[in-house]
Amino acid sequence: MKKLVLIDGHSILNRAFYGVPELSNSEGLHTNAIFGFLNIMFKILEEEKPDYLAVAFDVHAPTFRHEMYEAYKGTRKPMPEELREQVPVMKDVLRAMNIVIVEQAGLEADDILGTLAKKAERDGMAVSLVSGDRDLLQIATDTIKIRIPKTKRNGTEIEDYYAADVLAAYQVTPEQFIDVKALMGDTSDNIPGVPKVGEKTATALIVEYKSLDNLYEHVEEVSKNAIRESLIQNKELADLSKKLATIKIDCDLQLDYEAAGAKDYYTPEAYALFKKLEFKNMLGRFDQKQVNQEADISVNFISLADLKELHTLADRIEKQADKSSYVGLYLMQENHQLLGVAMSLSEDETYFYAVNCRKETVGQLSLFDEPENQEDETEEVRRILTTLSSHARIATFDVKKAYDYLAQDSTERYFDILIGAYLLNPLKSDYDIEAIASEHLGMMLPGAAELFDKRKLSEVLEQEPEKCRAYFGYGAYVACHGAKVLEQKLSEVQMDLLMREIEMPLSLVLYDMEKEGIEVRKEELQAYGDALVDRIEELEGAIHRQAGEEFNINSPKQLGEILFEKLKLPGGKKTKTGYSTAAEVLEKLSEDHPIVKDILEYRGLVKLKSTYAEGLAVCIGEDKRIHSNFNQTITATGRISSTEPNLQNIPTRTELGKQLRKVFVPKEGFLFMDADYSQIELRVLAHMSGDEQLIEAYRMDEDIHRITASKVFHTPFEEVTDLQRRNAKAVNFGIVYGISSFGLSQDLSISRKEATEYIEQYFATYPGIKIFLDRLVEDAKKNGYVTTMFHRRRPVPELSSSNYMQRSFGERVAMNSPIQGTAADIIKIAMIKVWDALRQSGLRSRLILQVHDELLIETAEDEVEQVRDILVKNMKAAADLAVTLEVDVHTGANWYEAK
DNA sequence: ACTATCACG
DNA sequence: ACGTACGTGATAGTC
Repeated sequence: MKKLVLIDGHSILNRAFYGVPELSNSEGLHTNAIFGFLNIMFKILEEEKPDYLAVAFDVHAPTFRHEMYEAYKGTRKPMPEELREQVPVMKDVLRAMNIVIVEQAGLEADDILGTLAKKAERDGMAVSLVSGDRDLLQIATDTIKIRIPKTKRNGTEIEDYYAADVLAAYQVTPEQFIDVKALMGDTSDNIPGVPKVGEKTATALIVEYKSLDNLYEHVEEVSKNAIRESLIQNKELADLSKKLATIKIDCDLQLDYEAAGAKDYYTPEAYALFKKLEFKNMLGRFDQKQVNQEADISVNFISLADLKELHTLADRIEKQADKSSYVGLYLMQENHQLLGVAMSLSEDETYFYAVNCRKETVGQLSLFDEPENQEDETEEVRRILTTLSSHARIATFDVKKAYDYLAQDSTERYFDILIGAYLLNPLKSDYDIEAIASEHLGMMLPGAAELFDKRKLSEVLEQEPEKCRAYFGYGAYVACHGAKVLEQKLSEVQMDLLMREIEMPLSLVLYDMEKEGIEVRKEELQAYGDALVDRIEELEGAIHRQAGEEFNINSPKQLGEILFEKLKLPGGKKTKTGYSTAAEVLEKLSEDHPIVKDILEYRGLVKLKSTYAEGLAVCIGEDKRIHSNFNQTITATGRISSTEPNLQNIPTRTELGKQLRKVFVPKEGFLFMDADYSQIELRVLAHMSGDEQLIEAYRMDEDIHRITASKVFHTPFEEVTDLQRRNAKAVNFGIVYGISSFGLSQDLSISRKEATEYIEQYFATYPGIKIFLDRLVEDAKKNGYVTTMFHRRRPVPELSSSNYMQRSFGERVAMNSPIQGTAADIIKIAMIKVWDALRQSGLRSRLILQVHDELLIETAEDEVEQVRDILVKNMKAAADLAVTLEVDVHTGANWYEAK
């Protein structure tokens, strides 16, 4: 028996929209409904393996049934914009997958589905009708199965209804289902129904009287007075409702079975669309060879046989007169070991050289040279590349990883397409070669994940060197051609200077910081951790005793049950999964039960032990130093981030946590010098807003929070209370975060009304700030993005959301990002200046850490004064603002002392 | 893989 | 009536 699957397009899209959480691609296009639809469709296809497939949509023009109803009353609720924009894209996806879309003016999807299903049944087919709403149940028979997907937490479950299942679930047959619906009505479908008759009554009536017609023939027998009267009075309404509720099964419509026949849905066009939508985990469904229909240029990539050929090539490039174009360079590395070099010239020549690999055995025996020869060859390649890179312009992907092999005299000749792509859109989660090729060059490339299949690079190089040649060759090719495109695009949005003068130079600074690392005293760190153990065990015992049972305190689930169910502490549900046991919640309960204080202390100690004492220990290298990664292409605002380990969140707020900083020490003969900007974000705000009051406040060179308190609360400066100052400080922070009365009230534990008053007072004091923040939001709504002083951009797609929460978030982002981002720009400039100055003056002192508004320099003991000068001068001069940039500098024998 | 929590600016 | 401060990363528990 042939099988037909029919999908109710809008209904499934609608269900997916509400079932799948917020999702959008980096262009800001919402994609959650499409994503959910495809997931449901794939699941059905895999289960059913149908012979035919078609998707039905309503045509947006008003239909007959709409008009009938709209004549009766009102209109339907409009579709949210986030869903509306996905409909045409969904259809594009289906078309790209060669899936038949059935739509016809004047017909609702229900009618199309009903008609096609019944016809197919008559033609002897089994039919599966996939829809999100239950209207379609009236179509069910023994061969027509209605499938209703439910989006659950762990994927999608599908409820199936044949005629018998409808009877079992609703006590009525599919035909009677229509009559039930006519009686009870359906607001979402604009079916009025008979007043006073709900689901229960309607079902009971139809069960008893079998049909609507028969019910009205015996309407006098209906026992309940009110129901009987309503039925009699509203007979016309019942008839109209029945018409509305009846799905047509006799439309003039034919399914083109040939077009609907099962085929390969995974076309190159679909692949391109999936990439655009960023449905990364769906790409695995595509067969790579089929997808890359374009001539695969990688067949023309040339393998270099030996070092001599690499040398010759490098020489030729160096001598080339054309210094305007980039040489694409993509290095194949694994654990800081160089495995291969790919180079691409703008004349479409692409080369690959496998390092430390006996060329005559590539792909066969793959014998590697002896280690000492490897060393030699790596060094030789390094010489070739450093020489090349000191003459030619080099475009690469992730230049920070390539500096080991590049000339480091300047970054002027370099262009990193990773950084370029990040600047053009900092919201993406990752930027790989494939994504850049697709977005900026319109090229579809096989992804690394698909190509290498979780193997280590060295394994792939051994097993399938041609794949490495293709992949890294493409990397070099995309770097070479992408650099030009990205350069142009950056220049169009005035980010060329940001790229050339800030981000590229910074990449070298970060490389250097990573390489330097920071010394950590392993034994002292160990001792710090050990010192925590006794107290942790003591607390653990006390907590279990007070709870009356042993349980895992680290499990929020178990802890919540103990606190709120067993001990019956006030509070209750707060998170999706159960009770919140966050510190914020527990602090409010600390007076209700002594166990709470113990839990809070236990939590704090366990955090210090696991994340810091143990977490840092495993990162200490053989040189006794920790080499964190400083990532330049992660944050939405332009800050850098630190990972493995994160050295930007080492404790400082509590004394015990702060003690940890004592294990971070300078090397012999050096000390630490720590310099931090004083309220850089607030100063940036003063400058960007141009608010005269705030600028003037800073000119007074006094405690800014106190001045603010004095102005806001109309209190003489000397009489400002600590509470007033604390409140003013909170408002200052709130302003930078994109103020909301709710947020401020939470922070200060005050009522929303009070918070609103504070904010109003604040804006009255600093009117320029209100104007500035309003303008930021307004401009962001108009442009779709916000910018920093140095033209860094952040798109704010949330602002066009119809969801209040999303939109409010967008507004706060629009207020915060220019401030946080400008501060980030400024410290980046400072880092470059400081780094350059240290290098130029031939000092041994080194920049080793950045913590957003703070720089840490490992300073030679005899260079202290020079370094202090360099730091202060360059940090202050990093930007020319209407207020001065103040810098606090401290020195010490460890990080604790230097802070 | 996701959630809750908590460390930092 | 709704429910959140902005930006990160690591860990442990749970599914």
